[in-house]
Amino acid sequence: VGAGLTRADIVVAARNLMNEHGVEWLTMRRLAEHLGVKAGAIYWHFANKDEICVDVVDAIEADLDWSAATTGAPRERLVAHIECLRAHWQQNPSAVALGRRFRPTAAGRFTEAGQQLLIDMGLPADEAVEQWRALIWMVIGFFYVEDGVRHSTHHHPIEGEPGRYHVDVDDRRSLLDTGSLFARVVTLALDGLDAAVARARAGERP
Amino acid sequence: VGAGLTRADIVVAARNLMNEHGVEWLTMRRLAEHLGVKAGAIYWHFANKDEICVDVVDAIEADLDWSAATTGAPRERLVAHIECLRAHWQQNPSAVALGRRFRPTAAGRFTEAGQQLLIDMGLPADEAVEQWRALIWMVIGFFYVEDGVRHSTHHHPIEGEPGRYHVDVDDRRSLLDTGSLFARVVTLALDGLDAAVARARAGERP
DNA sequence: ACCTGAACACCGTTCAAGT
DNA sequence: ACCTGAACACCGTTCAAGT
Repeated sequence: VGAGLTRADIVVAARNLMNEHGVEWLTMRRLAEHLGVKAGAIYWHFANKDEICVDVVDAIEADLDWSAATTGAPRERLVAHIECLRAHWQQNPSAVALGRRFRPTAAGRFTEAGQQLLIDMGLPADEAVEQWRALIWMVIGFFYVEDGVRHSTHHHPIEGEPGRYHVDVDDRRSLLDTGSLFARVVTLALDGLDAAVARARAGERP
Repeated sequence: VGAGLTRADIVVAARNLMNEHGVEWLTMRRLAEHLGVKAGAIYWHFANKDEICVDVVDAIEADLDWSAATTGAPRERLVAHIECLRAHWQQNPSAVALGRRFRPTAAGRFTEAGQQLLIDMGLPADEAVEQWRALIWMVIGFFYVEDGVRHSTHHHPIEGEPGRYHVDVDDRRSLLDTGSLFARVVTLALDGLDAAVARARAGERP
């Protein structure tokens, strides 16, 4: 009876289920059950599970919108640019674990816009490419650590306060606020970029 | 018959096999086979696989040595401190993937020494704790991204040149050198820290 | 063309039974 | 006390067979 299932159906279901229950939760059989079909049926549309994950990563990436980051000084626009990425990954939690395997670093027009912002800040074009790479590795790396914390036995989420954790380590308990920590990381990086801009303006080659 | 196998034997074997073949390669049956035993036997010594991984992480962490980072100006010592961590994780590749699940952030005496270096640079003690956290999240995050790159289909390692990759993305090929990229990230972060120190000296509260 | 049913080779884990 | 053998409930994947 046929044609009830499309590639798009499978990708949409996989994306939603992963965002809701986590990447590890989703198996071929669960995905199939959700689609009202047997696991083998999916293999007529996709060669394997990885191929589905690649399409999910593509779909999530296509939804990334950074149009908010178009006003203010270059440094403020860059901060807004980065915060768009953070907001996007918070809305698509599975993108972190998925991207780690299938697209470890950002690319495409988001990267081009980011590099342009670094040029606007005063970096020469070739250095802007390198500094962007360093910046985005920091930011994406932060997301990976945050994702690890989410599954850690040492970190206990505080109910009602997303992004805040009690941390138990070496018999001491401390508090972790990933939101303010992220702001601190961005400040460190951008202050470092300001220094690089100052060096570039002074005509040095670091 | 009996007492041929100890917890230490299992942990040593697991650590070596993971460093050699990767974390995902190691299964209970392969571990057992390497120990000349059946998979069920391991469960007399450990409750489950995770418990072995925790011990492996502990064992690797115990080998971390940062005694090289004791000379020079505070900033140079901090750079050396961080590079000890990178060298250590390059010698124990499985620690990256393992630590991500079982110890996402650094702790213990390595952290205390790092915080002291920030105080030596001129930060007040409470801010040193926070800035250290930001710094270590950047550094560990970098390792996670690097580990993802190692398994990515877009990144092709250049033979004979560890840490260097050809990157294929959007029909363009570029070059990636994780060593120099790491140096750039550290420079960005430490320049940012210098700015924080300058603000602290000026008596501001950021 | 599209899907089912049943299998295959793997997992981690359990546990009676052996010694 | 320590280990084996055999099973259990799961994986991803394949593929003849159905319609």
